[in-house]
Amino acid sequence: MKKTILPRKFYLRETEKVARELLGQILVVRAGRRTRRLMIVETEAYLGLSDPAAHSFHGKRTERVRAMYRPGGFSYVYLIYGMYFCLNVVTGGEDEPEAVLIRAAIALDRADRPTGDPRLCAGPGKLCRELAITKADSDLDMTLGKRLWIEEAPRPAGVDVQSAERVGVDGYGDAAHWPLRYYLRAHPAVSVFSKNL
DNA sequence: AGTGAGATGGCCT
DNA sequence: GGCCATCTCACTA
Repeated sequence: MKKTILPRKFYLRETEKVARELLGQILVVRAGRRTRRLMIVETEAYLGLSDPAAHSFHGKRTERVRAMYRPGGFSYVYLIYGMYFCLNVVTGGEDEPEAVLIRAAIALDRADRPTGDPRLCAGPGKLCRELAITKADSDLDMTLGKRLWIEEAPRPAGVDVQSAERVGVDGYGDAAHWPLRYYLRAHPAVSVFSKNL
């Protein structure tokens, strides 16, 4: 069965839609001879210019956020709290600095079955630590299938999607309550469960 | 089960 | 100098 790398076109759409549709898709990371496959179970949308919680809010352009201004399908990785990296996939067109944070995933074997500790990649920092994703992996074209890419899931993605407020964005006023976090309901690899689940 | 603090360093003003 | 799109562990109860 042929694996299809999600094409640029997939990412050139409304960010919330991309965030939602990335659930159930397969994140692939290649390091040397080793290729790891993980099913994405949790994402968050960051809406760029109009989103106080986004690094690109009000069109802020610094060296760090440069990758967010690339066309959809590029990676944006940044360091947080001095010790963790977070992986995003840029969405929308060039100079439309929106992105989807990959918050959690579960490792798969060759038959795409879950394997190992389901919580090993339950959180953006843990995910990058486990997969050795660093700043060096920022600003890479994820539609090329070289180091980092996302494949269409062999079966239709799980449809039981829950949305909730984003994590760690208190202090951004209204935006703290926007339901831009998406996750597979009750999946063991999701980082944090909402109080009202 | 829930709360709080510490680790740790680049980025931005 | 202060702020972080985090995580872990210790402590309460």
